[in-house]
Amino acid sequence: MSSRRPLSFDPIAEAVENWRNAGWDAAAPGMALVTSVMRTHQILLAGVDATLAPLGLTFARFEVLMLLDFSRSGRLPMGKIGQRLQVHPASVTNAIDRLERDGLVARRPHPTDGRTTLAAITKDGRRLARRAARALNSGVFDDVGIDGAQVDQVVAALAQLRHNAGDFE
Amino acid sequence: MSSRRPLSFDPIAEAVENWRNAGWDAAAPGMALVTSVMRTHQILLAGVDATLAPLGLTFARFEVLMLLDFSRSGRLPMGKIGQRLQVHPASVTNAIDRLERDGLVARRPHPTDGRTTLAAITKDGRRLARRAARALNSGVFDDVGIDGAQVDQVVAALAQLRHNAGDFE
DNA sequence: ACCATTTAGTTTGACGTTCAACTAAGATCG
DNA sequence: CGATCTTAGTTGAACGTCAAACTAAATGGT
Repeated sequence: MSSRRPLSFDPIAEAVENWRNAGWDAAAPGMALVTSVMRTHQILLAGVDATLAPLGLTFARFEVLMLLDFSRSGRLPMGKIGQRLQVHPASVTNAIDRLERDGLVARRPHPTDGRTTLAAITKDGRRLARRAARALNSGVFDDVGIDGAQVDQVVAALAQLRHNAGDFE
Repeated sequence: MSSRRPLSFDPIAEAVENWRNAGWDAAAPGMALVTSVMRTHQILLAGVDATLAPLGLTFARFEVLMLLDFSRSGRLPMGKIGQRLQVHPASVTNAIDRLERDGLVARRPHPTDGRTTLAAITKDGRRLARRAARALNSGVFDDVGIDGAQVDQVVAALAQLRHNAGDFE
């Protein structure tokens, strides 16, 4: 964002007001939830990416790097990465392209299946992953702007939403 | 997304596990919150955009259209739109470009300030805004996947997060 | 064995978002 | 009045995301 002096009111509360005035009372809470999540996503992503930028990473690439770092062998098929991070195959291709360009990951052929490509984290990749995780922990995750009880409530509620959306189990 | 059979476990719960095993207990809840919001954003946006696609709209453009529809005069300066929706000026330019291309909005010169451009919603724009709002209400907002009490909790917690991030007041 | 189907990745194109650089016009002040 | 901010929008480049089309390789049924 750029020219951001804060608003004098909560724009989402205003939208709820508008929704109720239009007679859409039943939909107002859902609208508020969707809008809140959209805006919170924007805020958190901005913070995360700002922390990661000095390291030459983005959150999307960081997630791939950590996934590979945590995997025992340090290498996973592209498709597996997409499933775990729940993103489109094209997004995985994009992320791996950039990570490979920076020498943090290398593409390897699968030993038995000629269709699949393995993404393998490099030494540099592991080093940067650890540094990035520490930066993110202290810069963002350690204090996310609301107290622990609320954090847990939100995480639990969103887990249920994700579950109902067919994300897992 | 494309090849989506559900995972057999919650990938975010797994990530929390990994974080704790790495000794990053203090950061684990924050990491879970950020990741949950990212993924929920993805799910909700996909649902919203799928509902809006038959109408030729996206959520970004829908928000602009509703903002103009709710404004009494039906027209607002570009900058005002960006402030209210909390997006970058370039995003407003982009959205208005597409809305104007489709005849839903028209750019007007400001009567006294030669720098500012007003975006004015058209008759077609108002018609489509109403149709889109109804579609979204019944298709997404009326049932967002978690019960009303949880919705309110999440909205309240995220309002506090947004407030602490300097979004408003 | 062979042809049809499925699966894995990549490529291309459309959208949205941001930042940086740039143009134009209003506001300030000596 | 003129030189210098400051503000409003636009443009172009970089990223990320997805869908659709396409290639290549494995599977399966007859």
